[in-house]
Formats: sequence, structure tokens, C-alpha cells
Amino acid sequence: MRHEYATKPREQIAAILATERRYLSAAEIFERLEKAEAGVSLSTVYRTLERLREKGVATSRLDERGEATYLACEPSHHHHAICRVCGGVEDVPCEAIERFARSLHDERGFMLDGHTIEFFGRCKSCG
Amino acid sequence: MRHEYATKPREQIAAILATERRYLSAAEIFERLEKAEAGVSLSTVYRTLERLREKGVATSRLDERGEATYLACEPSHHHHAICRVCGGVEDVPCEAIERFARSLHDERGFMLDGHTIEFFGRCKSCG
DNA sequence: GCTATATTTGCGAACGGTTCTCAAAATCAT
DNA sequence: ATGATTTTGAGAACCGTTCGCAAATATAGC
Repeated sequence: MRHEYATKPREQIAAILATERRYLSAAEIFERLEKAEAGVSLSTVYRTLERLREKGVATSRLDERGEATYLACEPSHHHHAICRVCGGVEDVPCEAIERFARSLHDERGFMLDGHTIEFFGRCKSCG
Repeated sequence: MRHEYATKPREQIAAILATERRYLSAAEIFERLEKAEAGVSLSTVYRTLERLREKGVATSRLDERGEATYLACEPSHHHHAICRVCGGVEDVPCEAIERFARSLHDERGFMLDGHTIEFFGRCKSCG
């Protein structure tokens, strides 16, 4: 029989993620737990973040330096506008992409100054 | 006086990059150099790739596992369509983004099945 | 509540990619 | 060739992440 144990470390990590509207690294989360003297290990932080991602309640992305960062995130398909100053994340619905720069600024006040776009799939010769 | 020395390792690395239309990791380039018994060190591969990127003749991106990969690349602003099977890269001009899925398939035969889009800038409160 | 069983945890070691250090080798100007 | 300067190779160091395992914890059944 397969069980899921509800543990204090998991609750604490999920809580930190839930109250933060920016991508956090495992190290950042670990720091906060240390400050709160939670006695949670870094390994557990990594394991729990990965678990949250698998469950679909968090997304992850690699920052510029290749460090994995996590954000509590609804599973619906959308994209992110990330502030270069505060790191804050705003959701950008997929349909908005066509009008992206103008709408981001006009509708949300987000001053776009860069973006990363990559498409994946199969090229003509790989069918 | 500041000089730039033209060396064999640099030529060889640039040559590998120039003939390959896919993102290559430092390790992959190093392997090829080993096969050719070029006697070039991994450190030099890293240093040279970074140098090519700074000079603007190559771009880099992190793959899913966070490994840095490099591609010889014109400096003009555009995006990439990466084949999931062969790794081949096709340039996607920036203006095409609005019509991306249809045009990619109709015009290039690239069957889109995923994409990564991130916007950067300053949010309303960070001005 | 207690016990048995399965899951989770913390610790520390291992890992893999990248960067650094530094003496030896290569490049270029003269 | 010679000397000043840059680049290189080898290996150590680094850093984020993963792994292995014994101890601790959570749950189910009594």
C-alpha cells in the first residue's frame, strides 16, 4: 500500500512557496527555514520542491546561472513576466503573446526590455 | 599593449562550431577534439566558447539539465526552433512570433509541440 | 495508546559541470 | 632569435544537486 505522509518539512516548504510570488532557489528556501530554526535539511528541500513540481503545484525554471528555481503555480498554460529588479512574477496568458510588448505595458505597466523564446518540436526531416 | 593571439585551439573550436547547426556543449566539442587528437584541454574549450560568445559570434543557452550549450550565430535578433529529435536549429525571425505555430509548420514544416517564453523587464512598482 | 510497517528525513559522501590557479608553452613585435 | 605578453594544459577547487543509508516519523491496525 502506497501512502503519502504529511510532514512538517513539507508543510513548511509549501508554505514558503505559497506566500512568495517569485521564483525561489532551494538555497533561498533553506535559508529561510534555517532562520526559522525549522531543522529541515537541504536534501529535503530539494526532494520536496521536486515533488511539488511533479504534482503540478509548482513550476521550475533555471536562472541565468543555471540554478533551479521554483514558483507555486497553477497548472494552466501561460507564461511569465519576470521583473529584473524585484524578481516578481506576473502571469501572461498564452493568447496575449501576439500582442505582447504593447499589451504588457499598456495593460499591466510592465516595461519589457528582453525576452527568451524557444520553440520545440520536430523539424521537416525528423517528421 | 593588448594583443589577441590567433592560436590553433581557437581555430579548431571555432571551426567545429561553424560547421554544426546545433547547440553543442563544451563536453561534446571536447570529445570531437579528442577524437581528432587535437590535444586541446577542456579548460580551453570553456574559455574559448565564452570568448566567442562575448565577441558576439556565438550564442549560448542552457539545456534542460542546466548544461551550457553553444551555437555559432549571427548577432541579429531572432529566435530558435530546436528539433527534439536531431537537435537541429532553425532561425525564427522575431516578427514571425505572432503567427508562430501556423507559420512554422506551413512555411518550414517544423511541427511545433512546445515552447518556452519568458519576458523580462521592470514591473509597475519597480518603474 | 501502542505496535508494526512504510515513508521520510538528515547527514555526509559522491557527482557533474564549470571555474580557477599557475607554471610551462605558444604567439607576436622587434 | 629575443623578450614581453598572452594562452594553454593539468589538476584542484567550487557549487549546486543527487544519492545512500541508518535514524526518525507518520499512519494503520489493534
